[in-house]
Amino acid sequence: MAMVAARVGVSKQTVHYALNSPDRLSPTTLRRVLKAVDELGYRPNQAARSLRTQSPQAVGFRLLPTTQGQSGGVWASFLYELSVAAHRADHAVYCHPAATDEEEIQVIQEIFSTNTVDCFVITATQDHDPRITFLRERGIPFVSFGRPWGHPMSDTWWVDVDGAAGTEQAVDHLAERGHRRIAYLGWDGRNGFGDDRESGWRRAMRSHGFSTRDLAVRGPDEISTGRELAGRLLDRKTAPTGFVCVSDTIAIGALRACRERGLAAGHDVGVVGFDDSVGAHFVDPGLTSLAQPLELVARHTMRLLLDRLKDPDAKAEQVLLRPTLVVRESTVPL
Amino acid sequence: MAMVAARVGVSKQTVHYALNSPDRLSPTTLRRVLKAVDELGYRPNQAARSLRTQSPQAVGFRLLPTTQGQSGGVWASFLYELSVAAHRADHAVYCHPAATDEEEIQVIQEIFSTNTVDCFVITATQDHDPRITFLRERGIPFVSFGRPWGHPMSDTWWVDVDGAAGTEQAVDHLAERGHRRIAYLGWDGRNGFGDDRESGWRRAMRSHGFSTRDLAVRGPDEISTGRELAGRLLDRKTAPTGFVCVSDTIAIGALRACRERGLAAGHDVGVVGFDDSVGAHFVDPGLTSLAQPLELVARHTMRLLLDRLKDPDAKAEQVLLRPTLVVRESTVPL
DNA sequence: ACCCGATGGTTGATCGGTAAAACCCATCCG
DNA sequence: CGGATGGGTTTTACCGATCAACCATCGGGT
Repeated sequence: MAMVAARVGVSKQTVHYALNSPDRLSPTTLRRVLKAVDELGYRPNQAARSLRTQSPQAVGFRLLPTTQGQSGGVWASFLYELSVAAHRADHAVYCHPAATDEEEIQVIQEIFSTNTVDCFVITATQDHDPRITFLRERGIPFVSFGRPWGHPMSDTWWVDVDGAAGTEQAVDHLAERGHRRIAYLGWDGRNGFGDDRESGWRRAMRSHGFSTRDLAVRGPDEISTGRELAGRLLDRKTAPTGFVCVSDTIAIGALRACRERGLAAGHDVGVVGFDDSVGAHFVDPGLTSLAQPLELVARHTMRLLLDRLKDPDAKAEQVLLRPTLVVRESTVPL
Repeated sequence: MAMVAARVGVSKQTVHYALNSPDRLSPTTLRRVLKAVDELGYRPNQAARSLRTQSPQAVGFRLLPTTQGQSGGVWASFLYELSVAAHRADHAVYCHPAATDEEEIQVIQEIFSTNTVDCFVITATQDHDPRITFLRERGIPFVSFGRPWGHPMSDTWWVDVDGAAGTEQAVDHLAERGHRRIAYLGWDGRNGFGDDRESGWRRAMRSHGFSTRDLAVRGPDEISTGRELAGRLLDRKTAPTGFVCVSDTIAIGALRACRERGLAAGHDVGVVGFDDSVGAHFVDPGLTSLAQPLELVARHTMRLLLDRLKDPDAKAEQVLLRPTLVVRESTVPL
């Protein structure tokens, strides 16, 4: 910076103005400075800037071990979109690993107190998420991808995808294809996301005048769960012909159960998953699934973060987006 | 830092010593300083440190758009392992998006010149990779995950997985299961990785005394490729019974071709993929595949980076690791 | 008595930007 | 003609850690 200034014969500050508030300089000086900047290939030092402004211009993002969250590489796609949005806003994405929520809290504390990042994006939230409690207590800026179930909603910054609207779409789609007995394969345990998605199914079923009686079953998020639950339902006297599933993983299990019984997915039965993960592409027949608008989610997440950083005591904002149904052979054969 | 110093009644520098070179202080002073650090919850400011040391202690990592590289989320797992290794070495992982190699070069230049990171990890390398040319020219420190095919190998820092050794294992495994006509489904185009993997297959076939004649076929990395190539081979008079595939994607296609012909994978035919991606778990029957030792790769990558940063003109190091065969139902039925 | 090195700690400069205020000089106005 | 105005630029003072040099004390060897 000093070199550029010396070369043009102006002060350091003038160089700074040229790059950050060009309108404060006369057109001629501006041009001369920019020319020198270009010739010398000058680029401002990020560390110095962070130090002075007390803001590293970076958002923290937690990476999950692959053993978990292989549930679809959704977070991997989200991370990409987030980094695009961050880049656009001149922010860096700092990735830190954490196997458990406790560890994540640990690391968050560490990198926040050292001024390595100035805010966080929280994903894979659970009911009464301890991370959110922690961040709220400390007043650390964050935006959560996923509603903070169990916390005051209107008081927290979040972006989420409307799971209920998604499962409604799924039911509508199956109903249109002639299905009337549509089951719901969900997660067990207390879980805001699961409840949300189930409620959408229930509402849509009611509005079509279909019975939901004995058609909602639950289990852990495993392929085997989907296979067993769907299998049990299919072995009933009046078996369902449609399956709305809380995740692709469970849906893939359901597809397997169908095949084992000689039922052609798309023809005899319809199966819909959730997340449109890689598995949904790979499986045969291709799985109809609800895709989360990750690019939009990322853009809003970044926008909310910037808003929040600009005005620390602004009113919390929330964004709820609709998933879109990606139709494949599991509901509509080729 | 000044506050801690004031509280203990020592100078700033003493606090620094307490945290960074504890042996330079007397045990009593050390204890008193550390106590104050703890009580005040002091944490050093990373930006200030980066500024002074001229090293941000961060490694840059490029994120691929999800549309590409869905080839298995291998990079996502690698990123996790890399962040673990980096964290252990007190380094941050800075993620930047780039859709093309040209864009990546652009971004690398940007964040390196602004001192945002001090080195890079390059993945998904190709033959004559332009990024490597660029980085070598500029003398920017980097380690490549994947051999820099087309560049002087011994002159570049890289960590890689021995593809040839992998496909050899695959052939051995299939041979053990009684297969003698084992085909190779590869990638088309000039590609170091592909050639490497194919050479392993060829070598193993020869050592078993099996013919390779007309058994190696190639195409783009798509499920449809595997399906068509395997289909064509299966429809021959003397069809192969084993398939060693350059990727899980192609292997999944091959599995599909088998099923369409009523052949039971694991019994009638054996199929082996490469990468042990999520697809290999999800597919039915489960796909036997070659898993890359990503944790090891990440650890070595980080080690090489640190070596290189410590001594910029040290001799380049290389690490070649063996993949391990993960056996599933596509070669050994339950 | 003198010098020497080791031990334990201090001082001041510095990294490269940015914020805030001061400054200069023309123009405008009563 | 003096003072207010304001655009354009400079000055000064940081941000918070680290580096290099320096100082004080003390024990030991000659």
